Order: sequence, then C-alpha cells, then structure tokens
Amino acid sequence: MAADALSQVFAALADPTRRDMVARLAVADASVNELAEPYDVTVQAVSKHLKVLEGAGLVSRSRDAQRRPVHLEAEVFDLMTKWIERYRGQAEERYRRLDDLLQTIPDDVQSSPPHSPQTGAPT
Amino acid sequence: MAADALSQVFAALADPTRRDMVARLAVADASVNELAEPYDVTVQAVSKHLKVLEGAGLVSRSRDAQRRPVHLEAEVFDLMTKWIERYRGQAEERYRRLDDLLQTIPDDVQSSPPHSPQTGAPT
DNA sequence: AGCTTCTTCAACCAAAAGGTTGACAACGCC
DNA sequence: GGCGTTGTCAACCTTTTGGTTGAAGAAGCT
Repeated sequence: MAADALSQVFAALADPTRRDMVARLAVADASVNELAEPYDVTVQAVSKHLKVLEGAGLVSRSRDAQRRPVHLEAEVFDLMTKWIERYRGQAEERYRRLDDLLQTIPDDVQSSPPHSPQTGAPT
Repeated sequence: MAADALSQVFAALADPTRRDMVARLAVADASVNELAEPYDVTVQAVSKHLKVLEGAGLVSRSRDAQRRPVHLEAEVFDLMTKWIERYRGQAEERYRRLDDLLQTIPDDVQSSPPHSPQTGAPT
C-alpha cells in the first residue's frame, strides 16, 4: 500500500462502507458493533475497515470496558481539502487565462472547427 | 471496484503517481508520453492510470493526430469537496455543541468521572 | 469461577489493482 | 508504400483488498 498520508486518506474514503461509517461517526461516536449493525458483513470485516480508517488518521479509539468507542478525527480532512484546493485553483486559474487569451483573438483567426463540447459546464 | 462516482474519484486519487499526474495536468495539458516521462514505469502503465482518472471523470482526452492530449477536468473535485465539507462541518458542529454542554454543567453534577473539575462557575 | 459480550487475531480465499511484455492500430512523414 | 511515433489492447503475474470462518483476549455480570 502507498504509505504516504494523503494516499491513505483517499484510499480509506474510496470505499462506500467506510464513507458511510465516517458519515455516521460525524453524528455520534459509536462502538464497533453499533457501526456494524446496518451492514451486511461480519463484525470482523467492520473491524478491518476501522483499522483502515484509523491508519489514515480519520478515527481514533478510546477504551470503555470491553467496548472500543470510535471517534471521528475531522482534522485529517484538511489534508485532502488543501491538496484539492491547490490543484483545482491552479487549473481554474489556467483556464481563466486561456479564456482571456481566446477573447483577444480577432474573428478572422477562428478558422478551425469548434472544439467538441466537453462534459464541463461553464462556470 | 465500487461503481459510484465518489468512490471512483477517491480511489483514483489514492495513488501517488496519479495524484502527481493531476498536479502536472493542473499546470498544462500533456500527451501520454509526456506524462509518462518522469515515472519509472512503462507507458502502458501510465495509460492504465489515465483510464482510471478518466473513469473517475478527472481527465478528458481529445484527439490530435496520433496524440491523445490529456486535459484536467476540475469540476469533479467539487464532488469530493462537498462530501468532505458536509461531514467535517457536521462533526465540528457536534464537537462545538459538546463543548457548550460541558460549559453549562454545574459543579455538583461532576461526581463520578475522574475528569478534572470545571472552573468554579456557580448557577 | 464461569458465562456472556465486545472486539481482535490468524488463516484462508476470490477479486481487483498495478505492473510487465508483446502485438497491433492509427496517424504523420519521407 | 514503408517507417517511425504515439497510444491502446490482451495476456499474464504478483500484491493488496475486502470478505469469510474459527479461535481467543479482555472485561463486565452472577
């Protein structure tokens, strides 16, 4: 597995079950059994999912008798957000400049056929 | 793999090589060979990575002779950002309310827990 | 002490991910 | 038409992932 922190966080959230757990933990802490209840997998599988989330720093665990309550650690989200914003910002800046450039081109230069409409909607 | 869009985006970015490609594509479009050049893998491997990124909607490809320029599609980032912000926000809101609650607990309620007592704020 | 509950560990399995090599399609250039 | 360039497809291999079952550790309950 890729050892760097960002890869671990993205990989952890690439699984819908784990994402759902995170969503539920955003509402309230929970025990492993509570977390496992809605899913159609064994408790052991959920325990494994939690190890992945914990390895990514997304959750932490405390001790309450034989229970190991799971707690969401929201700070790690910042790692992702920073990465995302950095490159999105960079890309959008680039497109903006490209648009500016196209605006300055006089009509008679527009000879090539129009570019195929990409999936992206403007702005 | 999990077919839902969000899972695909997270999974695509869970790989450091793919993340690096995205970072470079944020600066400028590039051909497959250009993209492959810095990495110590075959062009075929890079082509596979691009298929993953394309499947996640993170890049698109056009046609320029035998070249297939790769173009970053920044909009998909919003999907992630929305998800992240939603649950981070929820979690932080919850912690905030918990803090508020702890602030309002009068001294005499603090009986059993070995937690350090609050600042003496009477009713 | 003995039982029950909550959780993890270990071994195993099937499928997916990431890589390789080799063949080949598409296109521009002589 | 033949050749180099660019990129993909197919087959294959190895490691990782996500799941299972079964056993066991840890802590509360009687």
